[in-house]
Amino acid sequence: MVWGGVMAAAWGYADEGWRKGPWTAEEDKLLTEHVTQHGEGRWNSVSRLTGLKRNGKSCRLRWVNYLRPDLKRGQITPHEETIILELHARWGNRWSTIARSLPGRTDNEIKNYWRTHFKKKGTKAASHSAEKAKTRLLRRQQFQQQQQIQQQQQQQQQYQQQQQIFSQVETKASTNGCAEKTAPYPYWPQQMLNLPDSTYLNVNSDQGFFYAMLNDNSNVDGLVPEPAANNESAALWDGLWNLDDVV
DNA sequence: AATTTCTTCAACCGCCGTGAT
DNA sequence: TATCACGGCGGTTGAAGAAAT
Repeated sequence: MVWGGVMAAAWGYADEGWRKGPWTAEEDKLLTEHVTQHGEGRWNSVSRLTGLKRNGKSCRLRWVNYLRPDLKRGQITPHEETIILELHARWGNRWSTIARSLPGRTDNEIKNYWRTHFKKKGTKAASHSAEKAKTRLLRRQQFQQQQQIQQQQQQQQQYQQQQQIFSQVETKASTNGCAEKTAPYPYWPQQMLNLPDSTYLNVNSDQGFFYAMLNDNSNVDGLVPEPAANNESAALWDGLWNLDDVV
């Protein structure tokens, strides 16, 4: 490879002959073609198959942080910043976890952003922002708990009412000799019963609420079975999101 | 205009968890 | 069970450009 020789002269090779330093357009092209053909993974075989003088780790990092087609370029938006603050308050320096809630952003990007905009300053402002985020998080958790309790109470009532109706129907049915097939969890709202399990479970997964919120193609209402469905609750919810003057 | 300082971010390093043998 | 290879993660570094002096 011609470029390899040129680059060797320019950058030199580190241990085991692996090239280090900034990637060239040629290297990017080779790696992109490789991933397009073979998919992600098996990074250690990339050098053998493409002739790249990069180790597996370097290839993976370059792809994940720079070449992936779904990466979002440009500055972190205020909305994204809010989410970073919220999630950092919750997860700490678990950048990859935080990144899963920000589609198109990498853990490296978020880590850098945090360091340059918050941690590095080490000022009152930085800790103040973090504190505010924590407070918002706690308030939302309380709000969710209240909603859950209310929901459970309502469901309990519905269930009791249904039981009364069922018992009446069954009494009649048994007298007529026919049996009705019922839902496995009669106290579940119909919305939930209609959702696939994977969708519903996703609410609590790493790539859950915030991912859905930011992903225009996803159905947030479907993923988050509360506030959005109710105008009054939605207003409260929005209020919590915009609650910047706390602490 | 030249130099210094600051900011940003791509890339590297070392550690750890996991799966295969 | 022990060992090894690999992938992923978080911390850190250093080059390059911007801003300040």
